[in-house]
Parts: sequence; C-alpha cells; structure tokens
Amino acid sequence: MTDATELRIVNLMQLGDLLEKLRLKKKKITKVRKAVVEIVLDSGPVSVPKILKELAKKKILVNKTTVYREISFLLSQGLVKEISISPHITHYEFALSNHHHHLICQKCGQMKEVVCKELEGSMERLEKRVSKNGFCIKKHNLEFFGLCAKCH
Amino acid sequence: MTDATELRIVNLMQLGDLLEKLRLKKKKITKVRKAVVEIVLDSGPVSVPKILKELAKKKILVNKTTVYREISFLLSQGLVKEISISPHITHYEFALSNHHHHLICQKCGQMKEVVCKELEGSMERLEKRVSKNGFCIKKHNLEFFGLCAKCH
DNA sequence: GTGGGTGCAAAGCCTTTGCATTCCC
DNA sequence: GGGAATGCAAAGGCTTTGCACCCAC
Repeated sequence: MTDATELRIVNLMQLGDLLEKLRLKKKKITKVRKAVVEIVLDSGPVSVPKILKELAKKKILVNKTTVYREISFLLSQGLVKEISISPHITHYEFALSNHHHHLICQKCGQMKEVVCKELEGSMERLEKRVSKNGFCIKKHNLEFFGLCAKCH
Repeated sequence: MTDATELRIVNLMQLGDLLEKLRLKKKKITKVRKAVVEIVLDSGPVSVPKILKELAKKKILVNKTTVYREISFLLSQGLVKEISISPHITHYEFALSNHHHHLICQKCGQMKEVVCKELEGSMERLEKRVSKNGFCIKKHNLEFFGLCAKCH
C-alpha cells in the first residue's frame, strides 16, 4: 500500500502472546482475566458495561466489580489504555497496537481505526511549534465522527 | 500572523451578543442563565461540577439540577457543545468560537486552544479518502496532552 | 498454603426525572 | 397571568471501596 492514508483495522497481538507477557511477570492467568483480555483484543474501544455484556454472551458469569478491577489491573500493566470518546462513560482499548485514530459512526456507534501518515507529519510539526511556547506535548487523541457505509 | 500554526486563546463572542441572540429567540434571561453563560464564555472547557464551583465563588446559589438543565438548554440552542476530553465526566464549551483543538496539561489540568491550518488541510484530505470507503465524516476532535510551561 | 483474584453489599459521584413553587416577560 | 425556570427529593448509571471467601500457582 503506497497511499499515505491507510484505512484498515489495525492488527492485534495474539491472545497467547499477551498471556505470556503476564505469565512472565508472575501474574495469575484466571478464567476471568483471559476472557476480559480476549474481549478487549477482539473488540474496538469497549466500556466496562460493554465487556460485561460480552461476557454474558459467552455465558461467563462475572461480577461487575471484578471487571472494573481487571481493567484497572490491565491499565497498571500498560496493556490497556483509557480513551475519552463518548460522554459519561470511559472506553478502553488494547495499548500495544500501532498508533491510530478513531472513526466513530454517530448512528450505530461502530468504531473503526484509521492510520494516516500525512497527519502524523503535520502533528509532529505542530508539536514542535507548540513546544517553543513552553508546552511539551506527550500524546494526542484524534477522533472522527460521521456515518458509516451502512448507516449513510 | 503568517505562520501556518497559530497558538492562541481563541477570541470569544461578547456576553452581550450572546444574550441578545437569546432575547431574539424570545428566551428568558434569568440571573442563573446569565451567570452560566458568562462562566462558559470565560472558562475553557468546563464540566457541570466545575460550573457549580464557579457559581459558588461568585456567591450565586444555584441547584445542580438547574445547571444541568441550563447546559442542556444551551446545547439545544447550539450555543454550547459537548466534548469528551476526560474520562467519567463531560465537558462543555462555547460552540461559536473558531474551530480549534485542545492542549491539556496532564499535571494541572489547564486547557488551552490551538488553531493549526496545516493540520486542517491534512484532515480534509484524509476525510476525502475515507469517504471513498463509504464512511462520511461530519466532524473531528483533536486533543493534545502534555505539560504546560509552568508544570514542565 | 499463600497471596492475589472474586463476589457481594454499600456508597460515592455525575446525571436525569417528577413535581411543586417561583419568577421573568 | 402564563409559561418558562427553579429547587428539592429521589432514582438511575457508572465506578469505587471494604470485607469475606475462593482459587491459581
């Protein structure tokens, strides 16, 4: 793909690789942990209530508190990151995928991921300019809102 | 300013102009409404709890329900817009300022606004490309996180 | 067996809703 | 006076905390 703008679903690390990472850190691999990690890997950005629904679908009965604690654990391990894309509720996504941005359908809520090299270049130049004003930028979030092909 | 990247506090419409807009729409101008509009104009992105604190500072005693309803009213009038910049809480900002992005200090929480023409150009090109894939983009949000001059 | 993981109940914060009262035009 | 704005109480959704129990290693 030679096009500077690349629209795709970012490849995800395998579930096994992730669990191995945890094993090396001497963390326990429980049924719940495995299931939550799997859901975060498979889904786009997910909220805790959404994870609970997915777990219910898979007939895995888990208390909500446990899921909150599991997400908090995954955050502490740097495997998951927090994103603020919708009001009133926090979403999480796998932290080790390539840098990307979000494409969110305002109708069905579906989320895709976009990678755009040209944008990253512009951002870097902006970040350098801003840093001359004393503000040191560590990261950025970019989300696009609109209508997906189905809803359009 | 000929520089393509422009870092500044975006100019805000005057309080009087805004109230005039409401008056023309036959909306009532109450003490609370005026105070809330003033706070949204003066502050960067604000949450409802933050507005309540500002009101308390000004010795204006208002029930939280009233503020939520006022924000909801201002949203319906298109004078304020919702932004998702931090987890668990919704922020609002004046909707009629120039298109801009946010610069958020991860330490003190201060927020500034940035305007960057180069970025907008890249975004437009990306939006056109994405639209060829069937996704129609309506708007975007971009936030930069880092450390402000004071906290750095 | 031990320490981390889990469930349950309760509480905390943000936000919304229903109803009675008050105030702006 | 009339309709919108407000206050108060209650409830709902998301999230956290405390404590007792359980399971992976």
